[in-house]
Amino acid sequence: MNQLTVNFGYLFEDALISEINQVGIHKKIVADTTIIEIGDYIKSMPLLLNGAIKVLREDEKGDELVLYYLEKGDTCAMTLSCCMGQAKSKIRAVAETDVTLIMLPKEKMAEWLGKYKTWQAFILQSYHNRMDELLDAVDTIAFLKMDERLFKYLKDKAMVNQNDELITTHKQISEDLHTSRVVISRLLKKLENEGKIQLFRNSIKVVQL
DNA sequence: ACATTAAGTGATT
DNA sequence: AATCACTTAATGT
Repeated sequence: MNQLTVNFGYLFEDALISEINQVGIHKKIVADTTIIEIGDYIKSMPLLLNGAIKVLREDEKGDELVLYYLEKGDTCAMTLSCCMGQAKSKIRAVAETDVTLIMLPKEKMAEWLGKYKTWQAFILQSYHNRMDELLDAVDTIAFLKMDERLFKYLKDKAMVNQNDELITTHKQISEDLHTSRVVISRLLKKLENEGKIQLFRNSIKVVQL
């Protein structure tokens, strides 16, 4: 039983599954690889079979900000709009963990919209989900204080990694959240005192999931 | 032993 | 919440 059927079989009809198998290219990507860079032209869309992808926004100065994570069964809404509009990517996608995915040529994704209603539903649903996540990210940035943002970030990261031991540094976190390392160190200390996490060198254990 | 990197802390804005 | 300046601790060569 292949992974496509496992992750998408309940969504797509058999004919669509077999078409995906014919034209899709399986790819394995190791953790920390940049999959899509800002400014890239997108010529195929990915279906995530396994692992997690971190989607980032970046400003002119090169400062980053994490928008959301994609998990198995997801697809990237940015590629959807790019494939349609021939536009460049406005986000960067980095493999958070080792990832397996299927790349589908963009011509097919448009063709299938008319051909398979399950595909249409999937695309629309994906858009809806991404929109929700984006609004959630906006809320988080606009309305939550740094300490709440941080804890949410840690929980999200633990979730997508399926591991409550996060291998990361205060510096990396500060870059993801677009703040300074000192602030993160202090807030992490506070979270530790509250019993929500445990701090180690180069790793953090999330206690309260 | 020395250099580098990660993390902790007080003070200031 | 950001920045500076400094310390301490862990790790690499």
